Amino acid sequence: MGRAPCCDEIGVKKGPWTPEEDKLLVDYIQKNGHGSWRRLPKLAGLNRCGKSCRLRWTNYLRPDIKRGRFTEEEEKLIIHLHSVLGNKWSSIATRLPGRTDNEIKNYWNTHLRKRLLSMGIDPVTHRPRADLSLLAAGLPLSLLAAAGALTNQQFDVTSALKLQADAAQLAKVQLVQTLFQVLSNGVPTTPNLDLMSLIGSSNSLDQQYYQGLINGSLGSLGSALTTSSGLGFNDLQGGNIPPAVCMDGLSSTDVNGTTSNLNSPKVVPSESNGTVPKLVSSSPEEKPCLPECSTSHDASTSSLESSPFEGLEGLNLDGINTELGWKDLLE
DNA sequence: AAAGTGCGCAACCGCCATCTA
DNA sequence: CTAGATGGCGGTTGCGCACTT
Repeated sequence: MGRAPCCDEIGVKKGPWTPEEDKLLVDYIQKNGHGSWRRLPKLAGLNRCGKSCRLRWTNYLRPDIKRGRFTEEEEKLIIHLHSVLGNKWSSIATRLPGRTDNEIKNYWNTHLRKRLLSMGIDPVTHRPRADLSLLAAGLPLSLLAAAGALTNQQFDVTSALKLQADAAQLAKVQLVQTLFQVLSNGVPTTPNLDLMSLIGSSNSLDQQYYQGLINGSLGSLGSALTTSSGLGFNDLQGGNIPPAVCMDGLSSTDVNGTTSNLNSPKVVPSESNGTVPKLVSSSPEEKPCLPECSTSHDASTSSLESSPFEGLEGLNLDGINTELGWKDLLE
């Protein structure tokens, strides 16, 4: 035979705790310790399940719980630990004295995760998400698959569609801009400045950590493109490259040096002589695009109605002889 | 002023490993 | 040894509040 049932589920109160219930629970535990959570509710005079009591105590009533906003150091630590441990909230919580796993989990889901997404960083892998960026840009899945092959990333439609739900995060699109920057300028020694300005603006994050990730990502992306196309980047600079893509909400500097902040994705027309102006990243001093600005208009309208890749059909891509057939993909 | 929308967070749910009668 | 309870954990839900339209 096993144990007796934990508690009578019938008639046990659920929902928010009242101050009176809190006092009963705190008084009891301070006098007797929690002992068996199973017997605690009856002994403390509470009409609650032991599990509910334990949760209330560990997540809210425990005297050593730290209240208030997470500090910058705590944010850094959470992000770093999450990159190592994943969603092991209890393990992360043991390294943040006074914080509960529930609190850290909530803070991650409501703040940190969104912040990483807004920076174009996958909060699961902690690496820049090229595939997500392409999805956000409204690319066809075939091209997405090609991009996945180029970057040696596994691609599957199910996860891609799931990711597409996150496409409202504007800054992910920035990696597309980086892609074209790579095509036009070669592997940048300095990553996408828009992205860097976002990172720079996020004083609560370990900037060097993400700069390193981005550098590594862009380097491998550039290598993949070079290897796959059989061309050096200098070849790509001959003019047969896509026009500058100005993403929603990103500031862009045109050939005349005029900086504009665009509200919708646009393709800057190529110059009539066939040469294409190089992409110019916005000034790092430019105000970063906060998550709020990216969600003010969702990706379905910002990227799908007017894909930044519109107009690419007319480009001369013959010089790029890739196994993947970029021209076909774009068509 | 009222309705709609989004966000933050406390609490619940369900699963799993461990414990125990 | 085994069935079933317990404790712990991660994922999810739903309420209340603030802000926007």
